[in-house]
Amino acid sequence: MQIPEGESRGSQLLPVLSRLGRLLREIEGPDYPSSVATAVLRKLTDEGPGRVTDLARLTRVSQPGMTQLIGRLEKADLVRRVPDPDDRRGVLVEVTEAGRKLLNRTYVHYAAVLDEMFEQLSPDDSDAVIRALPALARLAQAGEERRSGPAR
Amino acid sequence: MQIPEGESRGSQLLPVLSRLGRLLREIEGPDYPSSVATAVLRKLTDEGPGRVTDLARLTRVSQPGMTQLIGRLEKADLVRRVPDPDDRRGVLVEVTEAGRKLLNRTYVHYAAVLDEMFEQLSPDDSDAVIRALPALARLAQAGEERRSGPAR
DNA sequence: TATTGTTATACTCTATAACTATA
DNA sequence: TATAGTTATAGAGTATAACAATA
Repeated sequence: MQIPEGESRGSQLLPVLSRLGRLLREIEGPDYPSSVATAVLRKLTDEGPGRVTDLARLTRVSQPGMTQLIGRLEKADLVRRVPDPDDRRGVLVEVTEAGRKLLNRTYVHYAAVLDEMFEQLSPDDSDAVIRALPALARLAQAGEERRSGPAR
Repeated sequence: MQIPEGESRGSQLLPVLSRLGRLLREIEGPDYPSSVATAVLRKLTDEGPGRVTDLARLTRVSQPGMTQLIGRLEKADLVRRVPDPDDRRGVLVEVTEAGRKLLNRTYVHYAAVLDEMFEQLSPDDSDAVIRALPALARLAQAGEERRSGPAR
């Protein structure tokens, strides 16, 4: 081990978080949308049609990047572009029925994989993870606010 | 919310894990190596020179994919290829001093970002996260073994 | 024959710069 | 002028198929 030995909380969290992240990326097979695409489908499903610019900001990809992603999703019939009646420069992106179904399938698949992993864990470990979820969620929120507050 | 409301442990973990994963990907700026590259640099730093095939298996990328990654890392002077004296088909990849330094800088940067996030958390939440780390590590391990056992 | 690694090729995802149309 | 979105182009990252050299 050549790394500065971890005493700070961040140093302790880092290796575990890295492993979990790598895991998540592995579950993401070619049959399921990328994490950014999933975030877009989720937002459109939960909150209705949205602007390209807003989706780009939400997922922190560039505006052209979002145009391109929407193009791929539209080609796959997962979303649809409709003109924005209030601003003729813009478009509204809305999720299709196929998009909603894929989002659902993705969610079920991921949850099933995670459930399988929990089955390998002792009851104590399972409980410890579940009990920490609210704190972990707030940690994630702190991270999301880290840049969106100061920057932009 | 159109998603099947989560009662299983996997369903509860999924949204939190997704947010943490997205966060990790955001911290990974263009100034730092990708997660696969980081895993390679870490392995070479911790355990000495390694074969392309072993690095590919470790990180679960294809053998050509690893050849290409090593090519990019070598061009950036982060690793170096040396002939394997024991098997003339193979090469040994070893990390350079610049590679070690970058790995260290990456580690420090990530840990610092996570520390910043912890500072936004209440002491109770911080403790809850830290206490859950061993269980989370075992969960990650269960995931890593999920495919490596049965498959391959 | 099997294994190690590479080359050839293609596809996804993402970025920056330059552009068009509307406000 | 500023904003919304697109097009053009380039690069990282990854895969499969075909190949060369060695075991």
